Amino acid sequence: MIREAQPVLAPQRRERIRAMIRDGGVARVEDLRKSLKVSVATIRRDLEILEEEGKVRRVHGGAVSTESRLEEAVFENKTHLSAPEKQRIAEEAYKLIEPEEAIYLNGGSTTLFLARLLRDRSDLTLVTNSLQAAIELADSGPRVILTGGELRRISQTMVGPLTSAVLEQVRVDKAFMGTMGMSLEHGLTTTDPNEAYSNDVVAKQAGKVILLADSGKAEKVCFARFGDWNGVDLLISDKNLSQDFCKSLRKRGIKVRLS
Amino acid sequence: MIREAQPVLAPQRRERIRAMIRDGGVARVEDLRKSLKVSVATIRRDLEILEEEGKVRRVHGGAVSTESRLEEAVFENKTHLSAPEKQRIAEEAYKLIEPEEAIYLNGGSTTLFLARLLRDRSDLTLVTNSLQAAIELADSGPRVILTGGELRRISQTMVGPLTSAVLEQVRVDKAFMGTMGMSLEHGLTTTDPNEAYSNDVVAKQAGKVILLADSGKAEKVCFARFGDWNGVDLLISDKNLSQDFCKSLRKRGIKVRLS
DNA sequence: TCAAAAACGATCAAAATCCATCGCAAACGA
DNA sequence: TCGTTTGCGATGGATTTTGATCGTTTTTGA
Repeated sequence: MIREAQPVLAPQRRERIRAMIRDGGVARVEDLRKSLKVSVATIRRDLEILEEEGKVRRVHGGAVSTESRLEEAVFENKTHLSAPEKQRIAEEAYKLIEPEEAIYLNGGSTTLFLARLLRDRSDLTLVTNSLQAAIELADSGPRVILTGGELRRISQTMVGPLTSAVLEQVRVDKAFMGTMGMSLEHGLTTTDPNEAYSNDVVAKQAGKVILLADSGKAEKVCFARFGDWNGVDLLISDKNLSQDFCKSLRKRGIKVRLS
Repeated sequence: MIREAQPVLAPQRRERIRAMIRDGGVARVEDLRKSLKVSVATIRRDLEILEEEGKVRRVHGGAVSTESRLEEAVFENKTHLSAPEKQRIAEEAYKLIEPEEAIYLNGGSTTLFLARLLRDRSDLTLVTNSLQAAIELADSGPRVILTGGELRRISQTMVGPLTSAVLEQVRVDKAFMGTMGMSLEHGLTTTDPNEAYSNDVVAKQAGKVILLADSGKAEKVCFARFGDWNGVDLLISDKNLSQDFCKSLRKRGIKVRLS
């Protein structure tokens, strides 16, 4: 057997596999073998492990991302995880929207619920980087303005530097922002730096920033930080949010509303 | 480099079938077979599975969508008007795309056919103002960059001044442009000035401008003019295009290809 | 209504893919 | 140094998927 000068460590290799599947939505065993230069047996073993970890789902001939539409069951589950809470949060947020306003929604399932509530509000202007939200309102509803930018498949949002080109030219009254994690110590975080960047730009432009996050997000920390608690005017969450968390926020001057 | 026709993973193929049926409303087995390049037996088996999952409803000769949307009644009629011609035009256009290129697609049914052909081309970068094209490629395929801008419901495209903010920051090798009307005298026209504006910006930035228009568009004139015959490098149309029209264009130095 | 054409479903064989098992080599600790 | 562990590749049989064939059913058009 010929060894590479720099043998790739197994976890490294698995991470690459995961990334390839996430980016492409799917990957074939044969393609992975060629691009990683290991035997198919190794690829299969890796896929087996990744599947156990829930990172991918194997299918005959390769594997598909658990977060793409190809794997609808899982994706829907994620959307409907604590769906009632998210629905109530969205309804609470909806009450804050006044006639003729311009609002912003970022990606995420909570904001998607809010988008669905806007179908009859043709008086509003909606700015969003969420492809899903745009699709929901493709037929009727507010005037929709998309931010543009690179499509991030995993979240179905438009992210990156290009988004700011559009965002800098509009101003919204209220920005409703979902987040992956919110922590008293580490602030607001999401998984992707590009996503974080886009959120950042919006938070600066918006009249008011309203955070929508179910209690499951509390004290979660992800990779990329965005915004700042100081920039947040109001958090809407559910009743399961811990008292301590609420208090600390209120002490910092952030209003908290539990639905 | 010649790209070998790589076998597509089964879930991927089923998702494509589902998408085609969803936004076509219906699809014939024969069409699916041609477009996916598998046997009819496989198509039937896939339809059987999709029917069990409730995603489509089978009928003699093909399948129909279960999730019918209001808007599609209008939009899809147009998509399937002279669909075979558009399909062939798209296939012809596809041949022009070289590895690693950055291309642009605007809205319209012909360009949507082209978008569908790109699902295995993860080497490309696609810039588009078409929401439909983005949806088609939301799971896998090229890197997708959306232009942003105001959503024009009737065409499901992003249009207006905001688009230029993104477009000015990218440059594409080839722009494939659909149009509503093309006339020797009045040039290229579409129904909406905002749409025309976006097309204009792209045509200026693109390395080559390739016009995709079936013969039904010839000598049609709409409200808003965009671009210019001088900016067009190549027109791809179908065999029903009149000889006179071809000749006149060629005399002007525009290549014409009939599929 | 009837016959031709098209589409369908069942079946089977070929091909692709998967899985279990084995042996080898390197890394590690005693 | 030696035995153990871990990761990898290879082999062969099992499994899955696919495409082709053929008789049956449905649609079409006179």
